[in-house]
Amino acid sequence: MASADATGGGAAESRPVVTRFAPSPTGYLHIGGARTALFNWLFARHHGGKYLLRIEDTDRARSTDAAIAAIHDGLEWLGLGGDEPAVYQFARTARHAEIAQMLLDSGHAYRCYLTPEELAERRALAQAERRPFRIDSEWRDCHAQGPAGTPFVIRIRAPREGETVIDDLVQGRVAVSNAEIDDFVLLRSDGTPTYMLAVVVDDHDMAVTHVIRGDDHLNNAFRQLVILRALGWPEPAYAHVPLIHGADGAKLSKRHGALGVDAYRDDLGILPEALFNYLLRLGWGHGDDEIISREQAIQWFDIAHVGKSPSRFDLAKLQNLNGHYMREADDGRLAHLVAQRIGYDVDLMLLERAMPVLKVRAKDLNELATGARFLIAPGPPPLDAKAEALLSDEARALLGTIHERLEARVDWTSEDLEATLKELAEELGLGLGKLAQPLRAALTGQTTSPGIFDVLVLLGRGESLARIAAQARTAADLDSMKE
RNA sequence: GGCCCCUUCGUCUAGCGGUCAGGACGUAGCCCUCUCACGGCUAAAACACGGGUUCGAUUCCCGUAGGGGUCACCA
Repeated sequence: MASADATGGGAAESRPVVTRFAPSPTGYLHIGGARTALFNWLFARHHGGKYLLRIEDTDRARSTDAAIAAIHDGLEWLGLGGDEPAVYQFARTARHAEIAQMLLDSGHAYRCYLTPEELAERRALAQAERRPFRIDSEWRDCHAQGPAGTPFVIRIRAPREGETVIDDLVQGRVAVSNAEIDDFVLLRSDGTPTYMLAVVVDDHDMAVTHVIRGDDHLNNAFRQLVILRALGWPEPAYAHVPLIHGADGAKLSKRHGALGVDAYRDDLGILPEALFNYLLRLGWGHGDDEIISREQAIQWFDIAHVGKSPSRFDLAKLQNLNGHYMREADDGRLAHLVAQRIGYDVDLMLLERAMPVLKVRAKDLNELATGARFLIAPGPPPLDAKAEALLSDEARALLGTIHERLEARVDWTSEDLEATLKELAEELGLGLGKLAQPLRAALTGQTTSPGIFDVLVLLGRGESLARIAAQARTAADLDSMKE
């Protein structure tokens, strides 16, 4: 059964690679789901195959159009849209029922008239006696039909002897005794399919060759195999990738903060290429490589190097990566993204011009927007506490001198400004920092900013002079204070 | 609890019988410097534990401990 083929064993090897991402619409694209999608996408791309999408919306209560839209939105943002229009599982219930009937006809399944209440009772009893509960329906070997009109479910007639083995591409060989696999439900009493049936039928009809999904489905794979074998359908190769945990090692949940990729985009100001790279490196590695482009990822990705142990989500590392991608990002694009966050009309051209010196100082779009504030807000900026403290009388007097000197300059280029201020510093016997800091405070309202000459140039002559004047104390001011 | 899976620096990982156990994030220090960043350099930091197998185990096997997953007419 084991195969030397890099794409995995089983009957899958002769068919063209088809993977699929099959989320259930829960309101957003889960960060773990995004990685699963990524792995499926990469695997298909790497092998020149197809990557499909299927929305598991058979749970009507939980599925809303908004939730479905949110998932598509997240996938598109990450560049992980399907190669074909998504399949909606709910639309295929007739097909699912048809297969259930086939299974019934072939004797691989049976009608079970046990009610949910009866089952609950038996479960409770088993619980009380502290023995494992396994459904053992008396209808399994009774070929009679129940009384007409009584509701029934269709259960698989699962083998009880022997064991089932999966050669998982990630987990390796995993064997489970068939005694562990019960006669699970295929078709509910209302005629709708369960997940177990729907997955098998849809994967088959979509010609899926490689099922790459979360570790939490490993146990399901054994059940799905039972159906597959009863049907005599080809078995896909399985790859169960470990889950992503929160920073504390526990399963990722709401209390860990952002769960949906939309939150990383909207709230945390993360770029899609950064999340792509981060998710790729979570659970998968390629030597010492950290910064990996899409193209490179497609070339390098292999299931064999997916780790077997769960990994923890580390926001700091994501942000570091994001900082890297922001520095590489196009200035116009960043200006546009920042303008979007700020929400009101801004000078896009100015923002774009400022971007080279702004973006090296930010690791997400929020910080980028904050850093751009002094440029965007009109007029002299309000002083923060540190800036206020910095602007002593002495410093303000210095600003007066600077203003005087700068006012005489018409050139207003970075080079000229630098020469002028360094000259002044020398004349006064001061370090450049002594001039730059008060200047920075007056110009930006903060004690940190891009290089002071860049700030001066970006703000322009008129605005710069006005801001300096607003904080400067003239010689006359000082004189009047002495009196 | 039954079954299944996992275990290399704090975190993500490289390693696939013999390595000074490598890289990255984070942390600390230094350099660069008008501030903050960027960048560069340096440092501290790991093979969970116990048995085997072997000339030799981080690497292979078995236990222990810890962590995770799963046990629906949910997906």
